[in-house]
Amino acid sequence: MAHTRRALPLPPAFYDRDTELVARGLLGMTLEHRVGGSVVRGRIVETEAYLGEHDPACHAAAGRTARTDPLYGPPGTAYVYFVYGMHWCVNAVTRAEGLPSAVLIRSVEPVAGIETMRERRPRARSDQQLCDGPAKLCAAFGIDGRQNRAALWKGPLRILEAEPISDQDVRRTRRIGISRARSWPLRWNVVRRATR
DNA sequence: TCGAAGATTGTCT
DNA sequence: GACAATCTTCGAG
Repeated sequence: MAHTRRALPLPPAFYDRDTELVARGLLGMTLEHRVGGSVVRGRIVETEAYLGEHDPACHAAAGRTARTDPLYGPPGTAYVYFVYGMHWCVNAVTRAEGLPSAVLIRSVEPVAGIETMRERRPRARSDQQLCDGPAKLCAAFGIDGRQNRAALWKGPLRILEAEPISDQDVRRTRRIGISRARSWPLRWNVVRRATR
C-alpha cells in the first residue's frame, strides 16, 4: 500500500447496530494488541454472530450470569471466555446495553508482530496457522481473561478501521463448532485475498 | 489428506 | 456430573 492514513479505532457506534451487520463489517478490519513493548496486528477474515437470549447457541441463552454478564454491557467492549478447559476466545459486544449479543472473531491473518506470535505459538507450522482459529488467535495475540470487558476503541486491545472487503470476496455460511442452532447462517469469511 | 479422540476446567443443572 | 463458540496428535488409507 502506498500511503496509509493513520488507522483509527472503530467507534462504539460501529458496534451499536444489528449484530449481523457488525459481523459482516468487521471483515478486513485490523485487530491490534499491545503488550509491553510489542505490538501484534492481524486482518480479520472470519466472524460469527451470536444474537442474544433467543439464540440457543449464544451464551446468553442461559440468561444473565457472572460469566455472560459482559454480553449485557456496552457495545464495543470485549467478551473473552474460556472453553474446553484450555482455550480463550474473544468477542466484540454489539447493540445497546441490555441486548446480549456479540460477534466472535474466528480467524485473522497475521500482519505485524509475527515473531511475537511465533513465540506464543511455537507449534504453528506456518504463518497462516498462527491465528486461523478463535483459540489460536487469542494465544498468538496474548489475549486472555484480563481483556474481558475491555473497551475495544481505546484499549491495549483494539480494532482499527482498515480496507473493507467487497461483497464478491465474502461468503456467508452456517456457524461451526457448536451443537445448537447450527443451521443459522451467521458465519462470514473472506474467500479471496484482497492483496495481490 | 482425513477422521477420530484426548486434553482439562469453569459453569450451570 | 455433564458439557462446552477448540486445538493437536495419531493412525489409517
